[in-house]
Amino acid sequence: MVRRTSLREADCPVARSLDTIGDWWSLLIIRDAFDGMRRFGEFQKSLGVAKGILSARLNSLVNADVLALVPASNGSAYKEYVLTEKGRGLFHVIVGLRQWGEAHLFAPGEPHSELIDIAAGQPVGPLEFHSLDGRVLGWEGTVVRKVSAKT
Amino acid sequence: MVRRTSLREADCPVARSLDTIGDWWSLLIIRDAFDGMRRFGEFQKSLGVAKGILSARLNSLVNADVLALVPASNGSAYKEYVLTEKGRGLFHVIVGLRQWGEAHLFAPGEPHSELIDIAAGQPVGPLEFHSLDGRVLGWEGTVVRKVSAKT
DNA sequence: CTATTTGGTCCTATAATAGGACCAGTTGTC
DNA sequence: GACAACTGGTCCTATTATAGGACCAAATAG
Repeated sequence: MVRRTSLREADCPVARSLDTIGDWWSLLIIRDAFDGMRRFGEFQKSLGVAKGILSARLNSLVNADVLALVPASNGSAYKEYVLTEKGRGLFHVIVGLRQWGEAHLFAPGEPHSELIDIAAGQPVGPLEFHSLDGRVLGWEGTVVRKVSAKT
Repeated sequence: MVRRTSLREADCPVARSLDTIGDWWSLLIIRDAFDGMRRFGEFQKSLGVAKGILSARLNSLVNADVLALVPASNGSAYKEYVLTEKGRGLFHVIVGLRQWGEAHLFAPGEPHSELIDIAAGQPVGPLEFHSLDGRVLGWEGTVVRKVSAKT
């Protein structure tokens, strides 16, 4: 009853997404996974999170098919956590958070990590959102249509 | 000492963003704000969250300059919470979560709320991410360059 | 003026997180 | 192979956050 609210059955895709990866640590783990981290110890060192919590989060993400537990790539007996295709689908979310943070949470000139376009060897451009016919859309150009109520 | 981890000073913009809006309720409040909700009671009814929590979250978001507390638009003595420009900058994050949820968290044919392109009167297209010279970028085409360590 | 709505505060119980002790299996060193 | 160190956890305790609801003052409705 005092169970933490579950949004697993919500009509809104945003709510369901947050139910899966909306806690305090999951998106940071996924960010690190995009940066190439794979081992339990790597995540633990990078995040400084308690091991018990990390263990719970990793299991939860594996359970949600965001991460997969695979044999270590170097042939050792240990396992590694890698992004699944579903997990890699969160790229735009991570990039969105990154660009918002860059734009609003750093003082001018304050150093921060940067996302680099490998082919061009330079920083990336802004995330964009388009209509089906190609116009760039902003928040003003859109509206959410609720799922038809049970009438 | 057992204070919840703060990421306010992190080098990574993703971490700083999550420090501001990465808790269990903030992004849902922001989603509702994009949907046009403005009053305390509207948020409370929509989310079903305890009023004390909602109060704390709203104050925190106002403090972070994501929401602003303004006089009610209908002339009453009540106040309303509206997105600031900084808050509206989270549009891409919300859209990213929405599209990921739509793609991976609903059964085929299962109904869900939809984001509509007003001008075209139809659902929107996918969020895209481009290089500075216009190519569409995916996670494989990018790498994070860490801020130069204190060498 | 009275009743209801609105927008909160405050309290208690439960759940989640932080920090660290502890431990088994794996790997590195000689 | 013996031993030490490393890795990847589990488990315990203390603190913080959340859920749910009682309560209350100001605003509005009738």
